[in-house]
Amino acid sequence: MSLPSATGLGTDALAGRSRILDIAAALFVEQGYEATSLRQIADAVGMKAGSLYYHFASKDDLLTAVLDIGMEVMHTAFDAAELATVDASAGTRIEAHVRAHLAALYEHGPYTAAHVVTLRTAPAVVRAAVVPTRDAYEARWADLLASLQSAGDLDADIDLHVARLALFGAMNSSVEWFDPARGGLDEVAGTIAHQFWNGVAR
Amino acid sequence: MSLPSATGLGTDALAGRSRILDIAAALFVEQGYEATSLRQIADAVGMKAGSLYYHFASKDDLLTAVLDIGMEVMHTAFDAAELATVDASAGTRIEAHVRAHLAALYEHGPYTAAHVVTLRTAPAVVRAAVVPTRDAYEARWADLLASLQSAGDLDADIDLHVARLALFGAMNSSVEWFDPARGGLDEVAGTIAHQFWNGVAR
DNA sequence: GTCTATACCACGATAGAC
DNA sequence: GTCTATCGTGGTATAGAC
Repeated sequence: MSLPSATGLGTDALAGRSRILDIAAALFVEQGYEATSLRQIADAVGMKAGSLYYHFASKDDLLTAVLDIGMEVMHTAFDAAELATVDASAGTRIEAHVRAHLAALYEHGPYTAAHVVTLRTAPAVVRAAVVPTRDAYEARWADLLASLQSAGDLDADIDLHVARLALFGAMNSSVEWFDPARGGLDEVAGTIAHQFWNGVAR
Repeated sequence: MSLPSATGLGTDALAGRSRILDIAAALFVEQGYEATSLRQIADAVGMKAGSLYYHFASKDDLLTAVLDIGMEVMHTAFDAAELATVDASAGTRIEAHVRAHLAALYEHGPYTAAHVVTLRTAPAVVRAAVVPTRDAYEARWADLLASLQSAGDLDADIDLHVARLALFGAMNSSVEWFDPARGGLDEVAGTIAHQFWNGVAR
């Protein structure tokens, strides 16, 4: 199972629809969905605004396509982390999943980052299309943490719901301060995972 | 030093400028800045769009005013937490500050939440006006953590920059999932503080 | 599959009456 | 301090030529 075509290299790299998606996702992340106009996207792609409608039925539809790809990337990353750590210790599994989540945010284009940044205030139609997949992803994390807790590896007194959302907040907030171009993703992942698992107290 | 007039009860509650600020802040949080129109704000306030310009020079100016109030609330909350825990243990101080930050997010209207939600993609003029105050607030946290680290209360191996940003991410993300109307702020603050300080491992 | 041209609308903002 | 009325701009979206 390969990555969505928009993020991979097709018959010729960055052509047509894929190229539009790449650029739109990047602009949505930078400026937000509402603040990004179709004219601006078309400009960056190198075409006229009207031509976008050959590929997408509406601006909302374009955002939905971007977010769908983002969610597919997240699920794929989770799969891989799960497979790679079937027999590992609880701490190792957590670290692998944190690393996978962060890698998904940055290593397959701005699709997943767009998800983090735009979903909350996205138009209702878009939310309705994307939220179920998002919930499924969150449920996988919830299950992971619950299994660690019932195995006795995770503090029994912890409110798993809040703990998970706080971890998500920590990881996802990195889109505001982490610059993938400057590198250091591994260190960030290590710090966040360690902090979540062991805390910062001496 | 009292809270900004917009959040307190003036000579008559929720009048004029304060009322506009309250409602605008709430709509900005719900829908985002760009997606919220002046007509919509005016509607909710009970006046016509043009009348808003008696109180604010522009939409950007209105957002700036909202965010300024939000930052003032944050600084005030930090002051109070600092005063209340001068001689306390490191863990207690952290918990007090986490609690204060979260309380600031929810107990003085949507001003601070608006900050979290809109600042990143706000127009350049707005950012230029607000970012310095935001940076000052972040610097106070950085100083707090650095002092705990040099006192030996906080793990010397931790990257304080990433740790602080991850904590901010955890706290601020609560605007996406915590409903102040349903209560439970204290528990959430406790969980996030505990998690930051001690981790979730058993 | 991309173009030009344009319809139609909502936006932020202004002017002047009251 | 709020109203009505309106201006100019830029937005999404459509139609039809190429």
